[in-house]
Amino acid sequence: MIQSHAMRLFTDHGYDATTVNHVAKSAGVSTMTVYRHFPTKEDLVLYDRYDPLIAAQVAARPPDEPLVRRIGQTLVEATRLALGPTDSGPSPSPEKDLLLARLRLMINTPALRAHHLDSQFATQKAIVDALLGDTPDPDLEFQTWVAASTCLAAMHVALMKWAQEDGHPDLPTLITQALTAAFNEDFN
Amino acid sequence: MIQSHAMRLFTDHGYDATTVNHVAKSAGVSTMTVYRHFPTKEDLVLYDRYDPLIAAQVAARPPDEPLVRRIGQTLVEATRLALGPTDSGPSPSPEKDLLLARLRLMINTPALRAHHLDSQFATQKAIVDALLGDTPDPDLEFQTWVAASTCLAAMHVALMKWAQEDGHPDLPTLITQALTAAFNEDFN
DNA sequence: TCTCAAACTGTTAGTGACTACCAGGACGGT
DNA sequence: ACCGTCCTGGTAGTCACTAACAGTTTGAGA
Repeated sequence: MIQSHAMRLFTDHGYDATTVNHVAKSAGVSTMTVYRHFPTKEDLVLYDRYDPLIAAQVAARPPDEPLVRRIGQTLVEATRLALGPTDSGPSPSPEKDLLLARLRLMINTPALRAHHLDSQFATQKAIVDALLGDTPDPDLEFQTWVAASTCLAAMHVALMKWAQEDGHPDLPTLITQALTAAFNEDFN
Repeated sequence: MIQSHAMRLFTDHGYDATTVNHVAKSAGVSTMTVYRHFPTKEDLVLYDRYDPLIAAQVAARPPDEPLVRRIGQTLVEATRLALGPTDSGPSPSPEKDLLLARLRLMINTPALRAHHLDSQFATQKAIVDALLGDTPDPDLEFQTWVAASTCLAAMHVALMKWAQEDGHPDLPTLITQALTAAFNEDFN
């Protein structure tokens, strides 16, 4: 509830112009209560319950695939799962609208952009840990880091284009296109 | 001079534990003067005069190469240029030590990590702008974004490994390895 | 050598994010 | 009725950062 009030104020009056006090008053709670649930102001925008699931999904894919395909396909399927199966007509998916609003705020707010990129970095680490287990092969670890890092970078470009085009070209498709462009490989 | 005082205090006592006031006192100037030269505390660590040059260097490479090679090779050569030609013996290169110190701070300080990733994002935009000029081909623009984004992501992994290994394996070589691992292509 | 404008520096007072620290109120079980 | 636990609110404070004003230094041209 607090988060939805915050998102409304942020999109209406801008992120910087909205203080945490405003959010608290608007939600009818005290400032401290806001901070108890969202440790930083940025978390009011960026908290996403799907992020931690990605690492587990990566580990669940067949281990004989090349790293890039294994990670990339997971990203495509995870967004397909999170956003609903397909972009059929004028479906007013609230998940999609929330994600679009968050991306729009991210794009023009440096602090949010930076924090999001850092949480993407945390996702990288989670993916690497999930894939590596406890094998102490530094060479494989390096390759895994590179694969995770580049795949997420490609997805980020797809996210930005998706937000720019107001969510039209169907996000999983866009991510697939970005991965294909990056690695000259089919991500059907 | 202010920056060197700041780096010393940050590495000695930690980034968060050092206030901008401490830096100012240590450098013998007022707090405001620090802010005049470095708009944010993070800039005391992250300001790098080489970053803006990359975009120009990318545009200067032969335009018939594939995008990834064009950008990737530029990154390798730019770091070779910035850090001195090669890692020959115990050369006490101050550039190298400064970069290492900055990376170490970045890795364990969330705020710095986030800000650096965002400035990397700015570098991406600069590269895309430099390569695209004013051709309004949205498809090519997308591909350019993907190429720039993935190349910089690979470089970032190389930077982290380089800092982790205390700067031993020669940075340009590491970046080349990361690019090769990412794209299955030779970056000799 | 003098002049004047621009650039640099310092002081003060403020905003806003964020953090202790402490104090009540709402429950669920014994 | 009793008690521990969780959620909430208030207060005071730190720190990054900004705005507005005032004094100083510098350097280029007359």
